[in-house]
Amino acid sequence: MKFTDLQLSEDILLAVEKAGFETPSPIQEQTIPLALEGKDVIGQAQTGTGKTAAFGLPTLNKIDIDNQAVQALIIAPTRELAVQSQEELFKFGREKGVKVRSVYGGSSIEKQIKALRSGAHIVVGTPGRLLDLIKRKALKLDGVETLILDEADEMLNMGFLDDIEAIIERVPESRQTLLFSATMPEPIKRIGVKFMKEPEHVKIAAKELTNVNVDQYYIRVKENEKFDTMTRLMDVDQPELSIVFGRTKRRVDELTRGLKLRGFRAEGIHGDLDQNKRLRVIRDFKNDQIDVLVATDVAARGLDISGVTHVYNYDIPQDPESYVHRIGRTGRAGQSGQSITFVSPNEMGYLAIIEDLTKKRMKGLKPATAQEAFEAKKKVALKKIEREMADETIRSNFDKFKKDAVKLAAEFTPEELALYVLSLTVQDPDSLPEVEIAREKPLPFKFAPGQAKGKGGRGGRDRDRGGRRDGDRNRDRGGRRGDRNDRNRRDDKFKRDNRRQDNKKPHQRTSSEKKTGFVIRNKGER
DNA sequence: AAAAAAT
Repeated sequence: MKFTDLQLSEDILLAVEKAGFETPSPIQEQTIPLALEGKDVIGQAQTGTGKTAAFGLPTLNKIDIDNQAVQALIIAPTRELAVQSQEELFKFGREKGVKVRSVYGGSSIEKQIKALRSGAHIVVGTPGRLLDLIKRKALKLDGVETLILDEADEMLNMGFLDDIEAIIERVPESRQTLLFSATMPEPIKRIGVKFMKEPEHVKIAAKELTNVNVDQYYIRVKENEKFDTMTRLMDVDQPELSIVFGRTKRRVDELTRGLKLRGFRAEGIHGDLDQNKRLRVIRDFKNDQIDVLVATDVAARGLDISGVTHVYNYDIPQDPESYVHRIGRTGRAGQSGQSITFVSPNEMGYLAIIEDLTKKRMKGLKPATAQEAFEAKKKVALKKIEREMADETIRSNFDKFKKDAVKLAAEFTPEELALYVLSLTVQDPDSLPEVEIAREKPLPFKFAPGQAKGKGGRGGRDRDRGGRRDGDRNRDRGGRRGDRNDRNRRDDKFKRDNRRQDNKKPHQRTSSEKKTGFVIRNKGER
């Protein structure tokens, strides 16, 4: 079966071909003919299997270019998803000349009204803004022939249902209605059917709800050890791109800050951020300016970002459908991916509920040790060093790391490790290896198990000691990770550091510095 | 219970 076997018009097929698509996925193969016939369809298929094209292609096919009315309306649960679907439909409809507009809150309504006035065959939007535009008479839906609920179960959930009903009232009864999602709980489906006429339910591979390309793991870990456990695992995994999901907006802020302090190129996204920031973060993540996206469930559904190799559920989702969608951000379009869900002992019940829905067992994983995280970073550090200066003797310096030092080093970035080991080779052994670490602020309280247990404080007292907290495994640092975009910066750092060491008087080591071999200074301190 | 969604 090829796309050309489906009864799509030439201009649509040309766009499909240009996008590099040849063979339709099962959901596309089964729902496109039904939708083209004008049938109402409930389409359920795993994440990342091309549902947008499944409803988008037949919808584009139906559009009459010479008719200036809005002929199709797509409703989405988040603003980013509305933007993404608009982009995808535009791509498939450009040959034909279909005008696709997205409308959503948090950005200028005037601009959106202007765009609608300039012509809109298809509108993709979020509920609140759609209703606002309808009220202002800037959006007329009496010409709509196709109504689509993307992430339909979410749109029909309480919290959205009233708005959805109000919007649907404005759409002619004669319309075609399409509902698509990876999950479709039976009670929600029954609500959806009320808005449809003799719907066909297409459900792909009923046995597996989750995408088979995602390897699913869980780690049982106490709340106060979660953060270290996750960062160590990330060091070992070395994800290309990853998404870390947190339970609340506040939590996402804290996690983002913590990850940045550990040197990850991370940014957070949640509903309290202004829309420009939200869109910028997604764009930067897609453009490899960010390696770790930290998110609430605002990013759980629909977002299609290639290169996401790992999804970390820092907080286990309490809603099992949310789990299915979250881990569906990886393993898309035939790529493989991994998901790791952190479960504290009192949350094991949620794990069972999730497995009950997915009919799939997650594999238990042991937390990575500091030694394993260290070894992983050592490899990266060595690669960097060998690239900077081909000095093999540096390798042996890593063997001098004692147990305490390994524990600390496990929290270093590879750049910092490389810098440190390099400094060992240019100094005589008794003088101080100088590593400047741009430490700015302490880690958020919650990620400080030392303090949680009542051992030692952070902040004020530590600063009074001159900011050296080498014995504290919760040191925090700035610095960056990843060698995609910061090569130049790193080179500068090496130069700067070596230069600084030349005219530097030796520092008197404290006992903990002697024990670990590390000296860490606050930013700007000498 | 949280998050999302209009201002």
